[in-house]
Amino acid sequence: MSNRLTIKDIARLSGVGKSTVSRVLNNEGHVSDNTRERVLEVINQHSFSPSKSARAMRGQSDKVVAIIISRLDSPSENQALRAMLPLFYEQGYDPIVMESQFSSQRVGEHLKVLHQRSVDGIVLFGFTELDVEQLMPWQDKMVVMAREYPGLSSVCYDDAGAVSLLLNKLYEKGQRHISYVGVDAKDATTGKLRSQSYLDFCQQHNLTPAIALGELSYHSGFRLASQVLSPQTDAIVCASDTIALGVTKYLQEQQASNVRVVGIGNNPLLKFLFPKSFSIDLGYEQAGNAAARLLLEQVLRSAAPQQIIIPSKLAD
Amino acid sequence: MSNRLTIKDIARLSGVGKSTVSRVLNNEGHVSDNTRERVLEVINQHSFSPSKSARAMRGQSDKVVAIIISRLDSPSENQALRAMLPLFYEQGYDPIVMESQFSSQRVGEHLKVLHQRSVDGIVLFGFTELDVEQLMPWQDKMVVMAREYPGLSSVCYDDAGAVSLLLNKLYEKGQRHISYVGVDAKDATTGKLRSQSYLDFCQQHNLTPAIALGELSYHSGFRLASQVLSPQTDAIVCASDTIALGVTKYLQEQQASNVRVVGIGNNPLLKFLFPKSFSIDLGYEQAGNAAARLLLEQVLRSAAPQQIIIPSKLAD
DNA sequence: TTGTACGCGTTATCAC
DNA sequence: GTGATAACGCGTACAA
Repeated sequence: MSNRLTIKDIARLSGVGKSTVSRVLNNEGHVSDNTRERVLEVINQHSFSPSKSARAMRGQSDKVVAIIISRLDSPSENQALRAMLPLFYEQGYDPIVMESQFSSQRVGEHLKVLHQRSVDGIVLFGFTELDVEQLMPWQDKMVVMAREYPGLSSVCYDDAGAVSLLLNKLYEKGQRHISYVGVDAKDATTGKLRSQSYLDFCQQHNLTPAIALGELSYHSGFRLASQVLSPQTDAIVCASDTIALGVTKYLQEQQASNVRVVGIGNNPLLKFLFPKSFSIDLGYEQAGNAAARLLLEQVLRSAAPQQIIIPSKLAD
Repeated sequence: MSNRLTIKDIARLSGVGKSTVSRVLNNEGHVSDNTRERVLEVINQHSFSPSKSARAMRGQSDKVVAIIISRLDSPSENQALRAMLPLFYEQGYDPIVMESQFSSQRVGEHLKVLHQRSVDGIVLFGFTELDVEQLMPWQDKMVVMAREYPGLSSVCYDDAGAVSLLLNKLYEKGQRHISYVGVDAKDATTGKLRSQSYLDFCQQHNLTPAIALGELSYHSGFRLASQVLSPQTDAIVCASDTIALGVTKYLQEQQASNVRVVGIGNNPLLKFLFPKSFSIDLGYEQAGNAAARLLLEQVLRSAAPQQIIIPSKLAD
């Protein structure tokens, strides 16, 4: 079982010293092509690979990063996560994935474990109840997604911009009675930012707002739709595509087929089921990409913390 | 930056030898309550935690497992993955997550990396094109999901059982013209097994089969629905809830509201949008649970490989 | 160009 | 009950 060869074995088998093998492994110069070849031969023959733990202990990094996601089954976070993985692989970093399930305490537990493993960096998906204090020790090796905290790197979405993009589009099309179904303001981004943007727009354009706030689920959308639907309503903006699905179902039952529903998230299912709807791409993929890049910059080149905002755009 | 304390520092700070600190850390006996307390004090005060790399090198395992998932955004795999994570955390194992994207070659690359890191075990989500040969070196520290290979541990779903469960239920309700929309037979489980089960049932009950096979997407379901819909059709069984969504949309457009659509996967959205439909719970969560347990058994107690089949059940 | 000796942080084996 | 000391596999000054 534990018959893993060591650098010493390779040295013996190829008739050189350990250090020469080490040099070959790390592609250092100062080793004759002759011996280099011989050593590589033996290495490949036994498919030897140096122990990461030993390397890590010798002062090098372990080449491990962690990604603390809120919920793996959230389509938005999922997309962002999928986008960062390849970048980490590419740089030889192995990603440990952990779920916080929106529990600040669980984040704390995870951080403790990760400290013990001395991971090189962390991408953390932020959420409302998150206690920022416990993040400070990681300051220079952490990137936070979807929330902005002073002193910490972050990659955020343009929540306000997304909503105004939707509203402008509807306004262009001549809609003047636009309602909004969103998320409670205790959620800072999906909740407060987006609904505030709606209210601002209404004020600017002299529209009468009709707003209802609840949870981030289609059930909530379905339930709240009735509250914002009046005979004149010609469009409903939803804080997310999930909510939009619920709203659309309600409209369908009410035979209100002339109301246009739009959402945020670019969920292809919404477009498929209800072709008249449209949606905003918040840039999850781009965000994942940016986060990975940012973290690697910080870890590899000890770059300074940076805050990035991903621009929203109308989905095709 | 690299101001991590070591066991030596703790020893010095609490006026004892390194060995004693080690004993305290590992909850060994043979240490007076007095000193134990003193050492713990210092440990907590500096929130010290021993280096995993050093421990790993000292012969212990690194306490890392890997999970190679096909696609993170597959709801089924996602659910299974979410179910295993807590079990690994609980046992002190940190999970590295990798995506294969149904590429056997990518699996190979991942395995190479994981070998280098000498991970303790691997959960691998199987797929059609997967080359089994490359898995053999991992034989005793691997669990394969959704596919069965000789000599390897596996956790599988009861594909055939799921379909016959659906069909029986429909048959009970008096339906006699039941069509099937599924996945191409080149996919062994979701494709072949499920459609074969449908054909078997039809033969046993003297029903005329109407079957169409394509891809695992709602677009495919939408496209194929027309091929299996006749005036007498009173139900359509779908190989997955995703397909069912596509089929239902087609029926809706055709005003064929008297056809009952059923699927597999227990996707809550299907039930929400189309309350008359029902679905099968393949037991993703239970499967993830079983896989994690199985792997831990093998790794911790070097248990023998085992093949598990998760029973399907009608969703609520 | 190559080999030797030492140290990284931890645990195991001894002595005391 | 406790403390030295030797390993574990690797990188790296330094010597040859």
